[in-house]
Amino acid sequence: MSETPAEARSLNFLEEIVEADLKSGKCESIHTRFPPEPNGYLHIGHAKSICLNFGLALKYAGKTNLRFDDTNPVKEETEYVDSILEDVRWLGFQPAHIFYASDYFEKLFELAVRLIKKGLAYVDDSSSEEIALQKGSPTEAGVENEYRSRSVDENLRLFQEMRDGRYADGQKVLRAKLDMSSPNMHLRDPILYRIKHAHHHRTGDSWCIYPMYDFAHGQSDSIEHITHSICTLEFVPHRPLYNWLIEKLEIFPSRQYEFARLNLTYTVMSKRKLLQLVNEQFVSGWDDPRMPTISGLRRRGYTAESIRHFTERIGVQKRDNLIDVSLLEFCIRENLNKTALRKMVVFDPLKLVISNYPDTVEMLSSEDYPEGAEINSSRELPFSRELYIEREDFMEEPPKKFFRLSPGKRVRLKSAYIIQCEEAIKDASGKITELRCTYLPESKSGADSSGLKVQGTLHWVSAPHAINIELRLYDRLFKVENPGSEDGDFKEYINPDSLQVLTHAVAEPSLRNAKFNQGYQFIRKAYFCLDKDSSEEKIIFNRTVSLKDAWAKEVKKG
RNA sequence: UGCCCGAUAGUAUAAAGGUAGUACGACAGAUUUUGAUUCUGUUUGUCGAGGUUCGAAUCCUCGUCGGGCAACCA
Repeated sequence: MSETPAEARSLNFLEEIVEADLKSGKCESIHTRFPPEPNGYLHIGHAKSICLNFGLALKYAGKTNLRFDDTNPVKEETEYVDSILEDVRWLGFQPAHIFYASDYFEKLFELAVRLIKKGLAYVDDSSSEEIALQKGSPTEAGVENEYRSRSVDENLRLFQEMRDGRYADGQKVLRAKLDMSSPNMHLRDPILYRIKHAHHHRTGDSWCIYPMYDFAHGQSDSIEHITHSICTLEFVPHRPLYNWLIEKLEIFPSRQYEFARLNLTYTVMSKRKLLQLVNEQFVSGWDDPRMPTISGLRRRGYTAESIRHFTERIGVQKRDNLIDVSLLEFCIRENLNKTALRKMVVFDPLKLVISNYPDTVEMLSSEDYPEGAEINSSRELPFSRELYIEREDFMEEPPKKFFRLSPGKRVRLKSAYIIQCEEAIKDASGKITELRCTYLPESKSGADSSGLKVQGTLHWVSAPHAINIELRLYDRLFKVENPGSEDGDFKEYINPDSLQVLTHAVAEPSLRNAKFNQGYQFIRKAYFCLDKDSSEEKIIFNRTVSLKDAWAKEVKKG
């Protein structure tokens, strides 16, 4: 595919920065990084960051590291590290290196010592409450305390003692000596190190002091020679500190750039909230198919390609945004339309008997992909006298434009024959239990000499050959577009009908051999994928996304 | 109300002082053995007021609105 000049000029602001830096010689090649804290599962917002960081490096022949920002031992777990590794790879990216901030604890300690020696950091004995108080407020300057004037030697000794475990949690911290009256709160002598006698998932008990984000992130970037450190907007106020530390430490000058995080309608996108949904069991886990996590989307049937494509389409900017989830749905439909195997599944079966069809079984061929698809294959389907069709595909008194079955009307059974409805059998309560139809032998699919045109085509399953499957139909997790911005607890806005389980669906027999990592389209209904809960005895499918439904819209209009 | 970031159709995103374009959505139609897909068409936009300029979405000023910042979290 060749790009037109117009497209080539349409770069996002990060690409513009990179091109300018490459052109000016500010850097020879670019080096980015994706730096998650392993305190939760990755979500689609992280996918945006991943695609951005890896995408930039791919486009400009650079490198991208995966770095775990594991500086807070009480929140981080190996389970999360493993899931992040899996999700990044699944998305299709190969990190140049995999690092951990904890790899740098010793170096970071040395850097802190360097800062103390320059008289730019001091050990503070104040409690966290006192420090908060002394910090002032956005409109009031902070005040300097007595510890701020400690000598370099005393600071050096005290910091070493902190490391040696001589103090309890909270007793002392190391702070940068900056400006207690700065209008930027982050510059009011930020804490660099705190004492935590906690077990770290990688370094175990060898450390009892841990660097804060501001004294780990930029320094790790610098150690890895990251040229473009791309993060989200909430870190903008940290940038002056990021640069100050690099300057004073005289280390590799990584530069930070910020973009707006992704927000999606009808979901929440913060690890804190997602963790609540998991812990309070509003969902079955991090990989519940309703979750916006990468593992949830994967289980739901989203492909990595569709997610990558989605992140390209939403673009990247510095303004806050709320992306319509219909764009994500468009991306997966677009992808699955090309790759999903077509199958026939009846969600809500209604028996249909073809009275003039012999008591035999006929094998009929049906295409696996739609006409015009790159792949072209077909499968054999058993057809017999007794079938199931969708209950909603029959109406005794049809409204206008109802192209399906009703008494006396004709429809085609997909890949089979044209049938005509003769009679609806009801039980004592008036519920329809069975349809009696006749078929036109000369209307066989592919060899139709009947000359008849019908308006509707229905999917069906041969009753004696049908297999029972469970269908899990997912809907949006929240009832409102932006649950995070509503008043009160976001959990009040959870959609109580976000999961509907159909246990009596029937499917064509080929679905007994359904595979994981294969998309299926249950024709006229929706895209599905096999769920991990599936077994030989119980075959379970997750609805990825429904097909667009013009008839449903028509009905809604009334 | 101190500092910082931002504002282009319903939602996103282009236009680098020179025709406001694209995608999704919505709506209408054509094709269709999936009411899917595909195709065609329609719809709606530069936050406001000044200024600079032959010319402003773009530059300047003042507003307005939205978001972020006062964790020993990242």
